[in-house]
Amino acid sequence: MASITVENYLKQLYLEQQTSPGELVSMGRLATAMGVVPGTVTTMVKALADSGLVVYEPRGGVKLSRGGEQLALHVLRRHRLVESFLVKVLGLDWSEVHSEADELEHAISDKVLEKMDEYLGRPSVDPHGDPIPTAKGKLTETHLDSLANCELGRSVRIARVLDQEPAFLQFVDRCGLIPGVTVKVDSRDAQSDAVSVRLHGRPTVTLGTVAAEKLLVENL
Amino acid sequence: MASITVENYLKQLYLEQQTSPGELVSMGRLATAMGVVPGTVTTMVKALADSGLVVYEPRGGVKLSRGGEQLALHVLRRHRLVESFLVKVLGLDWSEVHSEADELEHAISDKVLEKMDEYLGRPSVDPHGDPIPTAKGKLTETHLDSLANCELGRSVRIARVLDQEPAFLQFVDRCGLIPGVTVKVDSRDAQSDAVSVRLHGRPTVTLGTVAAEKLLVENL
DNA sequence: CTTTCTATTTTGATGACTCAAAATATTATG
DNA sequence: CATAATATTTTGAGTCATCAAAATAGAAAG
Repeated sequence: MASITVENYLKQLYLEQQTSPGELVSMGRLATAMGVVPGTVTTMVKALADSGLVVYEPRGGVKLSRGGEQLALHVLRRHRLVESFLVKVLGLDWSEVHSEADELEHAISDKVLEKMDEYLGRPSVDPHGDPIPTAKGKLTETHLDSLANCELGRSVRIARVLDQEPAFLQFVDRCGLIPGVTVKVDSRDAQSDAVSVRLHGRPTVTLGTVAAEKLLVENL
Repeated sequence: MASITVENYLKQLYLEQQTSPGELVSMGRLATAMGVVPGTVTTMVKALADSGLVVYEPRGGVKLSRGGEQLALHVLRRHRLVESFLVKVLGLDWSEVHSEADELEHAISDKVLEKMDEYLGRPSVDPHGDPIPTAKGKLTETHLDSLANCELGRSVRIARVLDQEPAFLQFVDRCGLIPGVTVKVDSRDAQSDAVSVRLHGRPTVTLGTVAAEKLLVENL
């Protein structure tokens, strides 16, 4: 059985791989993401490579093996189903469930997970719009535009929020840019780095590009 | 923050103290309960004593300090509320929730626990009839007779099952001696070590004394 | 009382995971 | 290309929880 630490490394490595597909993940990046010093990551990654969970290129970087990816997806499934459960069933605020799920994802058995999945009606995305891997470890990441690059003036629906920081999610909540809501990008200005977003029955919101990039949308 | 291991030692020590109130718990007993060798317990108990969580008498035994007891009760509250939640909300079998709760009890935050408690309607006992400590760490253990010593012929209600082994719980389930059910002890025989229990609309069950002692009852 | 038995404690070691800081490789820069 | 800057790896050490096995204390039995 993979330890909690191993599960966390694999999950994080999976997430890092997502943000730059194809490339190996550098030790430094993984160290920052895991909140440990680089030397620790080198040691750990070598151990993971010995267990066949990752492929390690010294001085090059690391990526998940097929087995490691399956394990990572299983952890991610637990994480995202737990988040959904906490929001939908227990009524926790979506801005606080991420850290809760970080703990629970290592303690939930397959049996309990299956019951939760059933109870929730087998959702395909979690409260942030992140897709939930299937029990068999299949995850379909669909490409989505963001508020920073979608077509101007077109009606789009907020589909996913890429930043799980409570402060950011609370901000998103306050201005109503939550998943499911339909909006239109009024204008963008490269110089002022600003994106102006119009919502139904709510004040128009102006975001910086960095924030706009974190809000993914679907065309309607 | 107490580690998972520390939480487990404190919880187990609490349970051992319950079964022989007043006495110190021996190292050997705690070792057996924890599934480790005695030397490990000595080391661990000394560390717990240094943190002020237990009072340790070398060669005498160990007991919880007030602080250790509060922590133990908090763990026990999590354990028992989780068990209740798994049975009542997720529909798991009561015979399998004990081991699930052993994992989850270390991963549940106060916030989630409070939501679960609310969702369940603030139960006072778990599915096995074990009392649930309050959020403030108060636990009222009421004295109950068992099927091995309650009054003959009197109607009593099964209130608590002291053995959490899946096999025993499944047996209890099969013959219908689950908490809430009203029964009568027909007869006892010291020589054959047998207790005969009559149920409404079910075959009469004959138990050995050891099993009968595990089934606590309330007078009606 | 001595001896014997049993429980407990001590000692030395191990496996995971981590850090600090020195050593080394790689990349970029003048 | 030599040097400076940066990333990575190595080394040595520490913590936590554990075990095996030797040493010791206490209780029971003769």
